Amino acid sequence: MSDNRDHSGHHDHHHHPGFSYSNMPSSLYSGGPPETEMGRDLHGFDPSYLSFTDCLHGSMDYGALVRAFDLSCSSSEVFNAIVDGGGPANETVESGGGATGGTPVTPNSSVSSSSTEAAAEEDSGRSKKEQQTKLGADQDGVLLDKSKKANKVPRKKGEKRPREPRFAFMTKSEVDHLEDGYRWRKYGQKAVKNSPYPRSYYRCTSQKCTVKKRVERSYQDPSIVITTYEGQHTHQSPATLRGNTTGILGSSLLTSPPPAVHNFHQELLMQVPPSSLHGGSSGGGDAGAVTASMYLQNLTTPLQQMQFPDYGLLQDMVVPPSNFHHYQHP
DNA sequence: CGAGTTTGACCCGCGC
DNA sequence: GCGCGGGTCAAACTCG
Repeated sequence: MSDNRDHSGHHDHHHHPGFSYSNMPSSLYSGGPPETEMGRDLHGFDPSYLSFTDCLHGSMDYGALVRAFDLSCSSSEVFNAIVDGGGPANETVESGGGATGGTPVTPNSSVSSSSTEAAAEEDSGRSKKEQQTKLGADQDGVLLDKSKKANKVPRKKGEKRPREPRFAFMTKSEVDHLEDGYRWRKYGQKAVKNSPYPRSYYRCTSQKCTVKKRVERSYQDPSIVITTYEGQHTHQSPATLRGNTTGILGSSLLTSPPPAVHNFHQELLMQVPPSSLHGGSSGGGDAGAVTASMYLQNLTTPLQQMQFPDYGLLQDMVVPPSNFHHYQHP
């Protein structure tokens, strides 16, 4: 973690004109300091908003989501959900990390939003990252050449790993690692440029499950945790298994689970990708929609049962800020 | 003792 | 070509 070190050491100052959370689509913060928006959004949620879990529960489709978001839109919530369509993947569809939905269920979280990450950044980092991941996954994760620590399997040049769908959302929480019903193993931590808060990397502990997630705190608003899921779970969450097999993460989490889960209410705000986003690159507006819905579905259902059409279509889907759903617990 | 965390080193893509 | 920064690995360590 030399890098991390730098975090503690020469951490760059965070004087940043705008929030430069690289992963976040500019849309998220467009217009003003995120802080403002966030702070504002955090308050005054409309009870009528849908919660993330609600979304998950319901078999939502894109339309539903949109509607839901629209509703909340009016309220001016600020958190956004960003869904990044994975790439081409052909890979098995794993349930989006989102499923873990974990986010939504954080112990102290009060509000959250989701957003797709900007694809740009991801691309760069992703290629190698994914490659490694995939390689590792393919081989049980153990095929690294010990001579060089990081140098694992030599990957072919030009071979680009399909990018996995990503789903990011912000949650207002005091704890960084939100309980989402899945078990995660932390495999790294890095200092985030321009932010005093480090970014933690987690991987699903389930074998064969290559889902990863990054957790970091917004330096603009320390109370906000940004969680980015990458990939889809190939299994159900332990929590889900425990009680409901329907696969709805929300319910299992909310009702049984992880200790912390039951006491907090979480408000998750998701945003649906407007056509504008994906529009940019991949032409099909549907792609974005599909991605989003897919994600949601994944979140709620065991992915094994899901058949996703092609991820390839969904490239980077960025959802403009829009609405937020606020979950009101009984 | 096994599972999970910490953390220094390393890889890699990108921008300059 | 070089440096930066993100991402990952894996040994060492911690904890239950």
